[in-house]
Amino acid sequence: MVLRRETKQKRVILEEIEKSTNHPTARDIYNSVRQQLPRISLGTVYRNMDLLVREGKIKRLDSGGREAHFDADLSEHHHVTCVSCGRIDDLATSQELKVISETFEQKGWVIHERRVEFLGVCPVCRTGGAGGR
Amino acid sequence: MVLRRETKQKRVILEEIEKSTNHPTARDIYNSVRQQLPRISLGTVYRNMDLLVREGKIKRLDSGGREAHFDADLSEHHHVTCVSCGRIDDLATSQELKVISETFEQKGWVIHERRVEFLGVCPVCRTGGAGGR
DNA sequence: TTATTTGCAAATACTTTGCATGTGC
DNA sequence: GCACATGCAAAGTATTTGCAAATAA
Repeated sequence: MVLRRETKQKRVILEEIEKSTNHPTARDIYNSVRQQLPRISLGTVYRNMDLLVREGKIKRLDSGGREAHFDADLSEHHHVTCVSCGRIDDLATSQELKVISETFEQKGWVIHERRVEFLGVCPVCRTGGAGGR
Repeated sequence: MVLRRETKQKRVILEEIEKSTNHPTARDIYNSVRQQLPRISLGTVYRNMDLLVREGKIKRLDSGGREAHFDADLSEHHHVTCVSCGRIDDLATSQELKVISETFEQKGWVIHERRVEFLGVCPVCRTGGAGGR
């Protein structure tokens, strides 16, 4: 896998993610792409989602249920996840955390938990440890 | 399911989570508990992990890979996740985010992404929407 | 006693992969 | 033409569940 080809499937998949506003799962994308490409397979969607993540064109969101969600908004921003239905809303990053959660509480959310998570590579992996995801 | 019984399995499982310092997965717990209870099944571990979460005795961590991790430290704190090996380290919450990530970078981590996530219930679910996880 | 919990195995949900065929360059 | 991508189906992981047997209260 060296040269990357521009396939119709990949292009339509990226268009659909960029068009969506609700952090779709792979299956969501599969369902919307199927309207244009009825013979596309779920495997192809997963393969292309993975390629797009590795090319830095979309982000994978791990929190919020068992299914991975994807986001074409690459700007630094965060998320509010509903522990009941899995809904993921966007969250700006510039204000103080407490102020932000109060804003959501005024909108009718009940915030159970605020999470700050950093993703990166630990010293062990960086200096030649085990391989990754 | 109304009355809760105190079983040996459940007690040993909770002890193992409390004893651990590394945010174990269900399988990790299964493996350590098996040293004391060789005939325990993975299903029993999953069932008890779920009970303990619902009783508020442990927390489930969704980020950091496909497997759920668990944490018996109920104090408000956050996590640093290695995208390569899935390792999850603890993170205090009192300082500014940037200061905190600089601290980790001094320890040899390369931080790719800081995430702020709020978990709660959205207005739709709160006023009688769909059921949840 | 008896309703809950267990162990086991089968089922489910999400994701990945092997392989023959198709296709961009 | 040929290496990479696709569609399909099967396999792989993580988790949940049905059920008969075991067990805490």
